[in-house]
Amino acid sequence: MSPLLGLSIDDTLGKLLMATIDKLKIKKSERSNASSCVNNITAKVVTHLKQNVNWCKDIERLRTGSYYENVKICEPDEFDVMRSIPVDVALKRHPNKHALHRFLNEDKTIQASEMLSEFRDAVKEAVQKLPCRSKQTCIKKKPRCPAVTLEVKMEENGKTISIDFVLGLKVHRASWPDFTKDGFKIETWLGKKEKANMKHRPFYLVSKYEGKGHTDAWRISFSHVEKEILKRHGHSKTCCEDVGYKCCQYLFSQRGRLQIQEDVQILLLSCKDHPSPCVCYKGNRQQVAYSQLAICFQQLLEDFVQHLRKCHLPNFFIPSHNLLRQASPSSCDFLANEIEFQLNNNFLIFS
DNA sequence: AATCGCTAAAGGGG
DNA sequence: CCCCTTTAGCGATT
Repeated sequence: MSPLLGLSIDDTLGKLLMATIDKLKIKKSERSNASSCVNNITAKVVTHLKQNVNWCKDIERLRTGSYYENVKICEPDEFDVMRSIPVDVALKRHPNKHALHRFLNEDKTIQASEMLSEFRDAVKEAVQKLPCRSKQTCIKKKPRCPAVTLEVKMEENGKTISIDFVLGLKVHRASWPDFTKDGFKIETWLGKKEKANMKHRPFYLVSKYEGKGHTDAWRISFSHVEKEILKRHGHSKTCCEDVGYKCCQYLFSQRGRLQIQEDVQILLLSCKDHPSPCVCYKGNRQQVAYSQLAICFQQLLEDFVQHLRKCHLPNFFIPSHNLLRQASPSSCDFLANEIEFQLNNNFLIFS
């Protein structure tokens, strides 16, 4: 596009969005500090678990969450680390020989609560064994949250970061459970081949508290697949995910009144329904990219507003599961109004 | 099970 | 726009 044509309103908006992204970037030094601290602690915790808990011998570290998806903004202060135990057919065939056999209920399901409390105790022990830093480290118990959360004050800059250890079971089977069959529609923008590839990945079961603590329950997790989609998305040069996601995240942190855990899903749903207008801003900062960036971002937010008005946002992998089921209509409307206000006022929030 | 080496991706400086 | 540094992630090796 020729510069003689001048700036349209979309170009201006695109530039504003780019500037906002730059502001939200994590500083390299902060990232370095935080990751060395987190990696140090997680490595020690995982060796302790391997050596001291018999059913944790094969435990694996799985980095999940926004930081490891490269969509964390502002500060590198939250890290999610899943500790996963591979579960294989051996458990079904020879339940008595498997290390997990004592957690089995009579109906062959696995007791979450018992495992979770052993897990929590073991992490506690590991943290107590940590050297000098231990004074700066404490375990937080958040109500109704199955993760073991560490809060660590860093020596370098005095900032506090939190590390969530989540207990998960890694299940490798021929296919994913039936209730996922209408979800995960990535064909429209990533293709069938990619979809088939990803369907071969295992899935994870993450412990959760149900009711007053003692009902055993597992929630299915596809965070590793989400991560892969976001990564591929960038490769395919059709992405708008960084700007869309970050800006949504930004709106949440500034104005959000909802507790939505899987906010990446908003992005995934929008990609599914509107794959075409997405244009990668990376490596192409020409004017044409700015206007398309703005269009793409507006589309994403309009999609989100529609979902909020209906109080209905299906889980990307499990369409029958509504992520907004616990949000009140008034809070959904509140957020929808806020977003519409920003849409109609050239994103005052970013200026 | 731990270590090494390689590559990709991102931040940042020039 | 290119080049350098750092981290993450994977696989091979021991």
